[in-house]
Amino acid sequence: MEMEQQNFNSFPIDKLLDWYEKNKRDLPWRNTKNAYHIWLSEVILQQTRVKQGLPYYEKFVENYPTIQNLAQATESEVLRLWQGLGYYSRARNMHKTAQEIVEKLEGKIPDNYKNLLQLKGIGKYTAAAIASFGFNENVAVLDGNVYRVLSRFFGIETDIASPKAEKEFREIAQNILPKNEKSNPFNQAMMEFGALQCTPQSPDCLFCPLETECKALAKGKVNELPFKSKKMKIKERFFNYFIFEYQHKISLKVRNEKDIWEGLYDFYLIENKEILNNEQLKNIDFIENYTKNIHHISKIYTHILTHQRIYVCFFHIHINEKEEKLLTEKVQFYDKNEVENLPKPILLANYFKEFYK
DNA sequence: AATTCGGGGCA
DNA sequence: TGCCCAGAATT
Repeated sequence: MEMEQQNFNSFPIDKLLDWYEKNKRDLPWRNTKNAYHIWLSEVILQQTRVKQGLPYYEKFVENYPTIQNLAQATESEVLRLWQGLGYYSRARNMHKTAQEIVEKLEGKIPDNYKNLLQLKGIGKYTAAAIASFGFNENVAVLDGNVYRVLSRFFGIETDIASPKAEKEFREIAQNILPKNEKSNPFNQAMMEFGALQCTPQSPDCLFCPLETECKALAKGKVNELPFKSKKMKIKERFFNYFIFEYQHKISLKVRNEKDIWEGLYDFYLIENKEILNNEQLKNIDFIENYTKNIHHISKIYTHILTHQRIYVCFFHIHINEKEEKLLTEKVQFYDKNEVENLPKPILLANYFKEFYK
């Protein structure tokens, strides 16, 4: 156990700020005081790398320059623009919250941490980020980067996956935060430092401005910190998708279940213990009537999510007018342009593009 | 306190 | 492959 007394108040603030001024990336959300744009960037960047999120930020600012524009859009349009970014509840929550702000708060985003935290989709990190970057409130942000930097710098071995770690690290972050006009750039700097210098893999300790004070470096524990327990079990799933086609129209179905991809559209789905073969298809109620019309079966795709491995096969079925009418209870038919413009899981979007190009 | 929510990129 | 990413909501 670490018995040594730690002084969590001694953090070289100015060294970090100097490093930040010299090394920071030029990112669009850093050049604005528009709280809506800052909010948008923070939601996009939740669990998402800057490189992946940047083009989405540009698209959203262009399509919905104001919070009113976002509020007026349909959820389907918002999800379509979000397509491929994942964690779609982020988009649904932000859209809903934008509507609430327009209706109840005259379109004004709350200007402080406490009130921001009340909003759907805005948790502790995002509330702190908007309050700090948008309104210069002296509140520390705590994200994956900050956990890593603090854990290494102070040599803290607490399991960052544990709930008590959040309390511990948040207190430290808030303690070392300068309570003046530097708090905003300090928050930015901590995260940028974690993203560029104190990286998860092979951090650049050789040219680190905090080299002399870093506990992990002194103790040779840089590669072991932060410590994070892992107990993730991956579930395997098997998706059999049926694509009914009638006069160049394709069947889709919106996903309402509390499952992955809520609010997105996919094809008629039969989830099973395995990918179905011809014999099994004949034994499935409803599908058995169509098995003679299957004119193409795709290869089996493997789609990896954080805690699911999904095996997917697409069965194409051409149907006649009568069958189309029967199916309208289960699916809706759209022409290919409409299909393209509806939000879909990226796996299906890619497949559709590939198959119908 | 533990689970669940995507998808991409990197060594 | 395994891990992580400017986390949040739900159970």
